[in-house]
Amino acid sequence: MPIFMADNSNDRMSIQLINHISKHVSIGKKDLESVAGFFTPVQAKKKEDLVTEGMHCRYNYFVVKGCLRMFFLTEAGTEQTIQFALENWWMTDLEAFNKSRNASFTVQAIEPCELLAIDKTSTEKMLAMHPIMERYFRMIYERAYSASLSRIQYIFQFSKEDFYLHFSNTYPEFVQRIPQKILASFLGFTPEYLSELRGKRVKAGKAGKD
Amino acid sequence: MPIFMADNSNDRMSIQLINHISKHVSIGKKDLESVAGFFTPVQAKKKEDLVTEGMHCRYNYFVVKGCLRMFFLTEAGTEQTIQFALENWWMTDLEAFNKSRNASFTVQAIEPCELLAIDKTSTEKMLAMHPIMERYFRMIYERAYSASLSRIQYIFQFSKEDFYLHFSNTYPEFVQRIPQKILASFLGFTPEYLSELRGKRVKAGKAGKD
DNA sequence: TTAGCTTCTTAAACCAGCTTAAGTTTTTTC
DNA sequence: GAAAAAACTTAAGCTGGTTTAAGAAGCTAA
Repeated sequence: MPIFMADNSNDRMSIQLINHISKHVSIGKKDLESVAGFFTPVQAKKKEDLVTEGMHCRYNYFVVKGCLRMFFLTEAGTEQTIQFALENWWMTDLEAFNKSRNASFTVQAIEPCELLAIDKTSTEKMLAMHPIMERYFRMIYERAYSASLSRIQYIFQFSKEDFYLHFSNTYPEFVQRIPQKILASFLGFTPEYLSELRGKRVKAGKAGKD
Repeated sequence: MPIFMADNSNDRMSIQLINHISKHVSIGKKDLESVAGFFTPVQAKKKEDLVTEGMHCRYNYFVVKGCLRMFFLTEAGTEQTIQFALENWWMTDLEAFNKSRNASFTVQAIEPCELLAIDKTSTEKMLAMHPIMERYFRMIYERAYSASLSRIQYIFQFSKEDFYLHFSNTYPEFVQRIPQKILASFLGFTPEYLSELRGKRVKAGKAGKD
C-alpha cells in the first residue's frame, strides 16, 4: 500500500501541479488552490505497485518526482512495459479508472516517487466545480494520445536494433537511470538481445562513458 | 482536393455530429446548432488524401460516413497504417493540426466518405464560445488514448499470426471491407505473409463464407 | 560479510516472418 | 471491352531476433 503523506507535504507538492496547470490554462489563484485540495499526496517506494493488473483502479496519479512505468503480463508470463511517466506526467489505467473496471495494466514505481492522487468521484467534483480543468485535461490527453501514436510509429519504423539506438541516443540519461531489463521490456525484446546489442556497441567503440 | 459540399448537405450530416455530442455531454439545442455551424461538409473519394505527410495539416475531420486510415511511409518506402476511423470517429494529425507543423502522417479515405471538417481557428472560436465542448473533446481524446494503448498492448502481446486471427475474429465485417494490403500494413507484416496465413486457414477449414 | 536473489553476459541452435521472384486474378481506365 | 495497373498467391531461401543454458557480477538483507 502506498503511504499517504501528512498534510504539510501537500503544499510543496501541490505547487508543482499548480505550476503545470498554469502553463496550460488561464486560471486564478483561488481556483488553483481549490483544485489542489482535491488531491492527496502519496509516497511510493521503488517497485511498489500503484495500480495492479486485475484489481480495482482507484486513483489517477500526477508525478511530482520520480518515475512510473505501466506494464502488463504477456501470456508467456513476461512483463511488457507500455510507457513511462516522469515529472509532470499523469498515469493510471484510464479505462479502468473511468469505467470502474479492473485494471488491464500495472502501474509501478521504478524509483522512489512523490505523487498526487485523485479518485474518480473527486475528479468529477473537481471538474464540475472548475470547468476550466476540462480544457487542461483535454490538452493533456491530446498530448498523451499523440505520444502514443508516435510510439506506434517508432515500433513499426525501426528494426529492434535501430529502435534501441534511437531511444538511447534520444534519452541517454534516462537509459542510464533504469534497469536494462525494463528497457528491454519497453523496446519489445529480450534482455539477452539487449545485452548483445550493448556488447556490439562497446566493441565498436561507440559507447558513452560509464 | 476534397470537394466542399453545398450547404444543404450540412443539415443531414450535422445531425450525426449533434447526436454524437449529445451522447457525451449535456448541451442545449441552440448551442448544438451553433457548434455545427463551425463545420464544413466535405466529400472524399476513395484513395483521396485529406492530410498529406510533409504538408500543412489544416483540418480535423469527423467521419459521418465511410472509413479513413492514417499511415506513414517507412524508410523502406512501404506504407505503415497506424489506425482507422469509422463513423463517429475523429481523425487528423493532431500534433501537426495543433502546432501548425507539417504532418507526420497521411490521412486517406479507404472508401468514399462524408466528413465534417474544422480548422484550428474555428476550433478555438468554437471552444471559447462553447466551453462544454472542452469536456466533449476531453472524453474523445481519453478514449482515443486508451485505444492507442490497447493497440500497443496487442502489438506486443500477440505473434503476428495470432494478431491477425484476433483482429479478424473481432472485426470480421471490417476485414471483408478493406483491401488485404492495407490490413497487412496495419497488422505490421507483408501482404505475402498475410496471404500465406489466409491460405493456411482456408486449408484447415476454418474460413468463413465468402 | 556472507548467503541468496536478481540482473547481466555470452554463445549456440533454432524459427517466425521477410525477401525475392514469378504467376494469377481483380480492378481501373480509356 | 481491351489493355494496363494494381492486388493477391505461392514457394524457396534467408536472417533478425528468440530460446535455452550456464556462468559472472551486483544488490539486499540478516
